[in-house]
Amino acid sequence: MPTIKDVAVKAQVSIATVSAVLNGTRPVSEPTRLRVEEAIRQLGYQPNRMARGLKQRKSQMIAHVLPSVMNPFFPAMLKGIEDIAYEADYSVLICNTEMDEKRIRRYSQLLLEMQTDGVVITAPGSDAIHELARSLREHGVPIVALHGPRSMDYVDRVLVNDEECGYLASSTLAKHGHQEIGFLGVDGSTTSRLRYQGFIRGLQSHGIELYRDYVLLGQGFSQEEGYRLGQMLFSNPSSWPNGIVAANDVMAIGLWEAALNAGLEVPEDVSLIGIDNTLASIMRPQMASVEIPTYEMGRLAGEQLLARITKNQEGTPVTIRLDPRLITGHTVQSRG
Amino acid sequence: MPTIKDVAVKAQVSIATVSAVLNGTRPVSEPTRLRVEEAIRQLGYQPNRMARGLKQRKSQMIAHVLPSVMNPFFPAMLKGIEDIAYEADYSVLICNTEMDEKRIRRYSQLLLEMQTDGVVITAPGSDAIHELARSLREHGVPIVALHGPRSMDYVDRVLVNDEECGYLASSTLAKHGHQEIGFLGVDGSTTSRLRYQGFIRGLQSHGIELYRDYVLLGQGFSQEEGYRLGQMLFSNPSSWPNGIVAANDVMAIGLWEAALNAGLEVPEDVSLIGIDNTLASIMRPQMASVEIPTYEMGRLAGEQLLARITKNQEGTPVTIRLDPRLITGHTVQSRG
DNA sequence: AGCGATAATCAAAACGTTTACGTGTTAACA
DNA sequence: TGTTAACACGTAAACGTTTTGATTATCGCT
Repeated sequence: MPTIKDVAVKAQVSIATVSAVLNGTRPVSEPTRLRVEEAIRQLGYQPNRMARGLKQRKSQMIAHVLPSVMNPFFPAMLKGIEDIAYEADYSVLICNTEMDEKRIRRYSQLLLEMQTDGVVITAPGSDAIHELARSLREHGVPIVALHGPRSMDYVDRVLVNDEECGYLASSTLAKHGHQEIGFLGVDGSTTSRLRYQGFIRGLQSHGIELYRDYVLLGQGFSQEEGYRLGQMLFSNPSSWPNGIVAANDVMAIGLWEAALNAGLEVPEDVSLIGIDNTLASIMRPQMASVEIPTYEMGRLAGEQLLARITKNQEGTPVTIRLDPRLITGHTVQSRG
Repeated sequence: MPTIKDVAVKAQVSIATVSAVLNGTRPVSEPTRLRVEEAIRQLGYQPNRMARGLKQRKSQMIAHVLPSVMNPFFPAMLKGIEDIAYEADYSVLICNTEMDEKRIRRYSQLLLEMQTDGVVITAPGSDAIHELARSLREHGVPIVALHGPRSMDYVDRVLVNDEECGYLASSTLAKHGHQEIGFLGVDGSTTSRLRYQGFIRGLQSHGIELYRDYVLLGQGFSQEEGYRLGQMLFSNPSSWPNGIVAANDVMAIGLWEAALNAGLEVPEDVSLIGIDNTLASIMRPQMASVEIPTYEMGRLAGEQLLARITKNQEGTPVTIRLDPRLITGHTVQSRG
């Protein structure tokens, strides 16, 4: 690989001049600039980013810390970040935490060793995650919490209005005349709690009674949990809700299966609506859901991060909150 | 950030010694080693990877070049690669090509500038992709083609047996007594062609006639194309296949919708089977499909790449080919 | 005591950039 | 004609590592 020195020799100038034409950091006369550019072309020279990074204490890399790229909720966010990074000539490092404390700590180290210029954190709050954020901040690495822990209010955040998600879901069922409405959520999850609060507001604003027996919380946002909770919900053959909101699409699908296994037709016997639209609009028949603009959120997070990196290093943290959008599907049917 | 020099001062040794205990590149006496380790701990020292990389001409980074992480076929592969990389203390850079020539070329440059130690390419063959591979090879960067162009036989490859995918799909329909079997594929795609070949073999080995009118090729592996081709297939109300193989799950779902819109029941009127199982086993009712072990393929690609990087730089290219597996679902019903 | 061998450590030169500072040349002006 | 400002460019010192010879101390042996 040719170095800047080779270019300098070939163009009969000093390396400082080559650097100048490369970065435009100071004026270079037309003729020499052309000579240098020609030399660069002929040698196929490409600057070495490690050397540059060493000198400038920057890597031109940002990282995305997320639970797992295999979870269909995240790839669109990652893509949004990457698109922004690409335009600004940054690369994206990917860090799957798998919710594993050890793994988070290792990545925490790695990101510092790599001189990562900024980090987007998309992960539920945990000791390790907060420790990671603290450590990065201490070393001056900008952070954006993308759909991250609400408690991380000391950094920029990009969030969806989760409360509104729940509201849209339950009021949709309400508008279709459902009176007994259930909710499937996840215990200990802030996201689930917020969606539940919105769910309640939806009921109240339509004057609908809340049946506590129809609110079930499980251990995770998985299809299995959706199925398990669904079974519980339908175990009493004399009484079940005729409309159910699930805290996310994957749970809703598990729930759907439970309904089918209990001999119920969807939406004839029971209406279903999910949240997040990772899968709802792909399914056939299409499922009702509340779309979360994950790609757009990724872009915004990327933009905010780059702004911090290149512009106002300091400044009070901002919070960007996007609104969800209802997706009508074929799993909600009007009652009475 | 403390540097190796700070550690050296604190431990009262030279930086060379610190480096020695860090990397174990040569013996250090017990007492000094302990002093150095203590100094490292107290200062919270972390080596600077850019500096190390500059000196060693290595970055400890590998890249995954893929069409788009939003395509559900790829995240599992990426995850497999990342898992292997993580274990070996490598980081993964992500490069979405979007099938865009310009973007591929930019990434081609970037990967060299970054001193990427190795690259996994998961992308259909195109001029730009081959140019990228050539350029990387020229600079001694190991490459693994993961589900990549068949024509890239000059590098290590990890593939699924695509022909077998098609075979499994069509023989499943055959075994269920279908006689008029259709195929939805993609024009100009090697993957689609191989699956079609297997499809043909499946028909032949069951003594079933091929109806050319029931073989339709579209422009891409999308749901829209699946729907469009499906419409064409069902446009003649007097004659349509009673079993159809789609070249991937997403197309199969589009096809499914077309069938519903044409007033056909699945699987009562027409049986469907997809390929790749990105979505089939999530759907309700579950769709029949042929599973491709994408996560495992990603791991194998990662392993092979790291082996090239750290061990036998040279050596004749190897090809690893994995077998697909049938996923039974509720979209195939026996006939006659 | 003198010698060579061995082990432990150090000093300094790389790696390929950027950048602060210095130097020379030209043009403008009094 | 000298002084000064502007411009174009070069020199050399960083950045934080690894690595290649030295160098020193210790020991065994004659």
